Amino acid sequence: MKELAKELNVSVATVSKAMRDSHEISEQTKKKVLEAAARLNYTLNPYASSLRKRQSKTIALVLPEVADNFFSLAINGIQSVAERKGYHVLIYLSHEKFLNEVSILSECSSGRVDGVLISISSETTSAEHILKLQRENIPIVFFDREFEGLRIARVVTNDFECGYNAAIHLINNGCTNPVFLSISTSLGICNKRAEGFKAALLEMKAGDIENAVVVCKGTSGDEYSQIKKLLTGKNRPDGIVASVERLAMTVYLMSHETGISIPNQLKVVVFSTLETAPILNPPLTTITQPAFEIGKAAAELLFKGIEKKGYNLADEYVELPSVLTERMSSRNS
Amino acid sequence: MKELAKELNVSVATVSKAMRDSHEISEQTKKKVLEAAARLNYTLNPYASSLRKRQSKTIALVLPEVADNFFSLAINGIQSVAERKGYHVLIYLSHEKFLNEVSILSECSSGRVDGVLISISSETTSAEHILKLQRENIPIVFFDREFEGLRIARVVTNDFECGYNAAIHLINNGCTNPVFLSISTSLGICNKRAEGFKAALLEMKAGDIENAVVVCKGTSGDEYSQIKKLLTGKNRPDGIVASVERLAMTVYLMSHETGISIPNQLKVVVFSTLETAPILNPPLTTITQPAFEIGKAAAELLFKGIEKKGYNLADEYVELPSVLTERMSSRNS
DNA sequence: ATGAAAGCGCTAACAC
DNA sequence: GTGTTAGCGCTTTCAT
Repeated sequence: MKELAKELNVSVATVSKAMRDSHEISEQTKKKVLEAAARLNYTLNPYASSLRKRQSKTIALVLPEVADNFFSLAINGIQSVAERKGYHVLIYLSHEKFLNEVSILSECSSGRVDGVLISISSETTSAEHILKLQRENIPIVFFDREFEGLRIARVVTNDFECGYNAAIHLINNGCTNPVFLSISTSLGICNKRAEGFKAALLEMKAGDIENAVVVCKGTSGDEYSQIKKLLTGKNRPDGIVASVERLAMTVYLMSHETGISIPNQLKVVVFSTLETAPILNPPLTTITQPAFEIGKAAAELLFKGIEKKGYNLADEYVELPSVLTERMSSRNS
Repeated sequence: MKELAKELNVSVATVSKAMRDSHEISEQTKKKVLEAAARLNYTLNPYASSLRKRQSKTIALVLPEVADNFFSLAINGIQSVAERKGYHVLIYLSHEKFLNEVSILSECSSGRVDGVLISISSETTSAEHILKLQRENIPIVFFDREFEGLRIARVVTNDFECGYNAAIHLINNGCTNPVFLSISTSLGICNKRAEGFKAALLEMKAGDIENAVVVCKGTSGDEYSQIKKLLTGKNRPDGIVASVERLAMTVYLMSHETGISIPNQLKVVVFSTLETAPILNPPLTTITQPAFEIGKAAAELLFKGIEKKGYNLADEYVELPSVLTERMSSRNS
């Protein structure tokens, strides 16, 4: 910058202002500076600016995993608004581990990012690491997977209702023993879906409420054996609502392997944005979350919190509806 | 930091060194400093460090899109090594647009990142933006989609061979008019796959080499109509090798819609890491790239370039093999 | 083993 | 409309 200033016989302050299109600089000088900068291949050093301005123009995106269509689509939504706002996105993966999440969030302090978008891991049962960040006045928005009971902004879908609808749908299609497949007992999103599911059973006087929710924990290998046990054991369910994409994939693989026929012996519904749902064998009934929109809304909320100082994000709550798309996997034969 | 120094009656220099576990500081003082830092919730300001040390501990990851299983898995591989090395990952999406790619790479200069991992967009036909970055001595590694003819490190798969094998596979399964579905005429990866494909046709004296490669450009809507035209027109192919996941999805959707029977009327092979391939209707034959490993290898190469100064990345070349997994979609009935 | 001081590249307050 | 200057929070010689 010094060089540039010398080259043009102006001060560094002038260059600085011109580079950022300040209105205190004449159009003429601006043009001169910008041209010279382009010629010399000069751009502002972002970290020097960050240090001085005390803002990083960067947000953190914390995901449990990325090999799930929902999160891929959400990244698109988030990225699109970040880009428009001139912000950069740091991506972090917790791999569903609480300890990873803790260390990721600790990296977010000290001004590394101006805000955090997070979908919590299935293991997370304590929120101290999140609250710590909030105490540093870093805006935080939960999307999809929130930590319940906190005064933190969140963008979610109508989980209870969808769980309810899924159960009703299965019952109406002849299931007498439907089961909800969860991945966590602490994840609000799973619990709400499960609650809705159970509420429907109760209302319809159907199924076995005591055993209606099955939690698959651990690695995907564990998941497989747990599901296999469930589907081949006695009192095996004739309907499944899978809380996440991965579980439905496992159910399908197993049905192909064991010869359990979908939908004849087992009907399946899944919470997922899977694009291949209509071309699966059989086509899979999904409850599709508006993933892109959830990401977008969460990012927009976050930027409101970042840009409008004094704006209190804490109680913001956005709920975007998911839709159940009926396909062969849950149809009454 | 000043506060911390005052609190402990040491100098800021001592604190700085202690925080980074320098050997010129006694164990005793280190412990004292670290404890006080933990107590006061103090962490180093990353941007001040970056400014001073002239390194950001951050890399950029530039992807054409994220809604493709290959890239999702690659992110995992990249993230895993970045994390281990204590680096942060900025994620950028070009959405297959050349101009986006140009502006993304321009953001990467001025020390924002210490290195760049990129898979180029299907539109990219000029490499000036990439070379500009290289001239700034920023280490760059291509993964999967390289720009051909540049002296830049790259990690790819055996594309020619796989294109060749795919064609042989279709011919052996009875196809007389197989076609390769490409997304770009400039993408090296597509061209190599197409070249391999054509080489096989030539060798086997099969098909119509002149019309063996069909390029689907533009938005996904355009793609749909182009493919529909191809598959319902005259001289329609009896075999398809799709160069990317998305195209195979489109072919499947269309076959379900138009009643074209796979594999009876049309056999399909796709370059993809799709997890749902075995449970599609019919199960889809894939050429599966080692996506995680490609990401990992690319990141490891990049860090070699970043950490070993004077190390010349330019001519590094890693090729990891893909495997063809035969499933129903290409089987001879 | 510890400290003093210069300065990384930039911005903001203030002077002109 | 432009210039001067102090300093953001840290690291790094170089003294001691």
